[in-house]
Amino acid sequence: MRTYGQYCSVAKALDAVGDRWTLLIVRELLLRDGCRYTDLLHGLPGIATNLLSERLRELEERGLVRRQAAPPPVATTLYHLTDSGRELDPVLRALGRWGARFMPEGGEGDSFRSHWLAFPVKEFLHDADPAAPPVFIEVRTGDEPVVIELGGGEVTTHPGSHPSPDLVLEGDAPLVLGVLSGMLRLSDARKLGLRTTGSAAVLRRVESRVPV
Amino acid sequence: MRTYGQYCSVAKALDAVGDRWTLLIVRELLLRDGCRYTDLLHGLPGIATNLLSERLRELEERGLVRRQAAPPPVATTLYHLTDSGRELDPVLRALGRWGARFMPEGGEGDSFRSHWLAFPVKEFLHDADPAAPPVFIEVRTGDEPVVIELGGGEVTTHPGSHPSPDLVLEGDAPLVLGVLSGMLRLSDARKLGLRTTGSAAVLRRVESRVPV
DNA sequence: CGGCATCCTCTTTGATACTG
DNA sequence: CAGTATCAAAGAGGATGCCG
Repeated sequence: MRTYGQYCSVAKALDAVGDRWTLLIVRELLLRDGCRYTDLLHGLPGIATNLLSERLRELEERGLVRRQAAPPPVATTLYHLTDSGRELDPVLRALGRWGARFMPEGGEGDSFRSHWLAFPVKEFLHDADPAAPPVFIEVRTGDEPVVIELGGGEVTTHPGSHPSPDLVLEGDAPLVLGVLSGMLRLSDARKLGLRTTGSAAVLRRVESRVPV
Repeated sequence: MRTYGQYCSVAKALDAVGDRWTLLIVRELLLRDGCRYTDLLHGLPGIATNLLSERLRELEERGLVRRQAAPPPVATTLYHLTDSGRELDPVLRALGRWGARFMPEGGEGDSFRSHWLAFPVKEFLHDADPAAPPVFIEVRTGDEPVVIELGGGEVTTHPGSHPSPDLVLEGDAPLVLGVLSGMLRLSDARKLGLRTTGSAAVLRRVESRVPV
C-alpha cells in the first residue's frame, strides 16, 4: 500500500480513499447501497473491471465496504458501505458542491447515469411550495428514466417512470440540469434540443440554490 | 489530461484535484498562502520535485493557483490560491475530519511539520474559558516550534517560540495531539516520552470536540 | 450472466542528478 | 532557489479467459 507517510488527517484520509476511482465507487454506494458488482460496473463507466475488483478489496480491507452474500433468489454478493464508509458523505457533498462549477461547460461526450441525479437534486433543489400537493417530473436522459417528486418541501428522486407525470423532460443531461438549476431558460433549452411534455409551470416550484 | 468522462460534479471535481499530491498541495497553500517552491517542497515531505512543478502548472492552468513574482528583497515567485482554489477549504476540512479516525494508531515513522497543527487546532479545539486572559502553549515537535494561544474563546496557532509560555509540550506529534485532543492523559503521555514544562493546568482550558 | 483473474501495453510516479 | 532531465518501477486501461 502506497502511503503519503505524513502524520496529518488529510493525508491519512487520502491514503485511504485518494486512489483513482475510489471515491467514485463510494459515490455509487452512497447512491445505491447494497448493489451488485455489475451495477457498480454500470454506474462507473470507464472503469476497468480488474480495477473495480481491486478497489473493492482494498475498501473492504480498510473497513469501508462490506460484502454480503445475498441468499436466493438474488444469489449474488451485494456490496454495502460500512458506517465508516457512509461517513464519507460530507466529503462527497463538499466535492460535489465544489465541482458544480465545472458542470455548465462540461458535458460534451461525457457519459451519464440517471441515478446520479439524486445527488444534485438533494443538494441543490428545494420545493418552493411545501403546502401544495406533490408534483412529478419525469426525466428521460441517460440510461433509464427517473422521476423527481416535489412535495412537502422536499425534492426526491425515484428510479423508473411515472404513470401520469406533470411534466416530462427529455434530452441531454446538461439541458435537463440546466433547466432544473435555473441556469438555463426553458425556451433556450428547447432550442438546444430539450423536448418537453406537460405543464412547464411546475418548474417554477423548483427552487435552486446552486452555489455561485 | 486524463478525465473520468462522467457528467457528475464529483467526478468533475476529481478530474481537477483528484491526482495524487494535488489536494495536499492545496492543503499547504490553505495553511500558508503565498509561499515559495521550497516551502512547498518542505511542507510536502515525500513529493518528488518534478511532480510538484507539474502539479503546480496544472493547478495554475485550472485556475486554482496563481503565481506571483515577488519583488526584491524576496525576489522569488510566490504561489497563491485563487478564490476558486480557496473554496476547496470545505473539502479539505471534510477530508481532515473523516481522516482523524486514523490518527490515534498511525504516526509510526510518519513525517510531521508543525504548521500542520493549525488545521486540527482550528477544527477541533476550543477555548473553554473565553473570559480569562490568554494563555500560551509552546509545542516543540516536528520541524520548528509553534505556539498555541487560547484566548477570547478562540484557539490559534503561531509559528515560532514564545518568550514566556505557560506550558511547553515537547515530544512526538502523536503524543502532543493525543494530549491536546483529550484522548491521552498527560500522565500516560509522559510515560510514553512527552516532556512538559510549566503549568499543566492550562490544558484544562482546552475543550476538544473530536468526532467519535 | 456475475465476478473476477491474467496478460499486455501505455502512462504516471518516484528517486536522483543536473542546471540557470 | 527553482526548477528540468533522466530512467526504473508501479499503476491504469483494455482485452480476454475462466469458472460456477
